[in-house]
Amino acid sequence: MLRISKLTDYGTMILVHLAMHAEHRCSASDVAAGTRVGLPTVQKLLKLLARGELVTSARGADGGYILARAPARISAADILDVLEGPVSITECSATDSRCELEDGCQVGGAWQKINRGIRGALADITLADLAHPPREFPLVDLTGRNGRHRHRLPTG
Amino acid sequence: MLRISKLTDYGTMILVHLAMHAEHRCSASDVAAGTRVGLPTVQKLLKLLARGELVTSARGADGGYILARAPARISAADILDVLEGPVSITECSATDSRCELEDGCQVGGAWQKINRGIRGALADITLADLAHPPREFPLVDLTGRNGRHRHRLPTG
DNA sequence: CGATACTGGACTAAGATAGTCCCATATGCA
DNA sequence: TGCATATGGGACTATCTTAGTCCAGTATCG
Repeated sequence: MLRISKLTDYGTMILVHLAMHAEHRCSASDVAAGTRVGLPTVQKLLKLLARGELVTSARGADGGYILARAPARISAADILDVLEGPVSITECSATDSRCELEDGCQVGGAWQKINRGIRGALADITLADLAHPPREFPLVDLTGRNGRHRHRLPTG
Repeated sequence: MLRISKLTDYGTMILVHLAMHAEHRCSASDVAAGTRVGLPTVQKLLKLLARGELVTSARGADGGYILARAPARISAADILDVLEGPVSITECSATDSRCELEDGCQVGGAWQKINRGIRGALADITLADLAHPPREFPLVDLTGRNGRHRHRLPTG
């Protein structure tokens, strides 16, 4: 359920690698060696991450990639947006709330709302969290019957 | 991001339809007419839902399908489990925590933990919620720094 | 017996995903 | 200037998944 693609997973590994070597630029080869992901795949992903402005690149000899901002300021939602696009949890909710099955669609965008809830939660998880995941991410309330969301402070 | 398949979306519509006609069995044709999803697709989905024990079936003339239990006791996670299988958010986390890239995989199952958090949240959303989604599902805290999860009461 | 309706599974077309490769361009250094 | 190092952009292919259809079998009701 709720799959993310392998490429997004690899992309996260790549970002974590960059976060752990933030003192200098890393070439695609460096990253491939460090993550054991295939070089062509790493190259492809770094291009995407650069275009998505999660990393900055320098061309030429001694070029390479470096995080565009601090790990605490890159969220899981950012990563998903860049590597999977702003695709929604359901197809019809990707465009707007009216699908062609609308008349029979009693669900009325419930999945959409769930999607927004999950997105919000993912926006609060940063690359810094992903780099050292120290604790279990607890079960959370998505029903709206209990506590409300509070925005988290950077780092942790 | 975090897509669920069209079939799962349809499946939810089908379950909502059954929830709204709980007083009698519905044939696949009834459901198809009510939801405007193609009949063969509805048939396929109802078979899956029956196998997943979310609906019970009766064969023969005047047969059909009916919810296996009250809407408040069927969760979004149940639906995903039946229609998409227990697939995890990442591929390697589907089997166990050790992927073949393990040495380079600093992520260390963070996505897995996020996945479990989301699953827990989805386990708290019931078909009854999906059938009448009255409010926005609020943004939630998945970081574990703030409030903790409380199990919700049936219905609402 | 015959109409209704589920069961199981095969099958196909279309699309998404993962991975590879090539050529152009930019930079650092001798 | 010339060359090695690196990224940028994009094409391309094999494979898998998804969505949707269809059919032969079985059970039930009247």
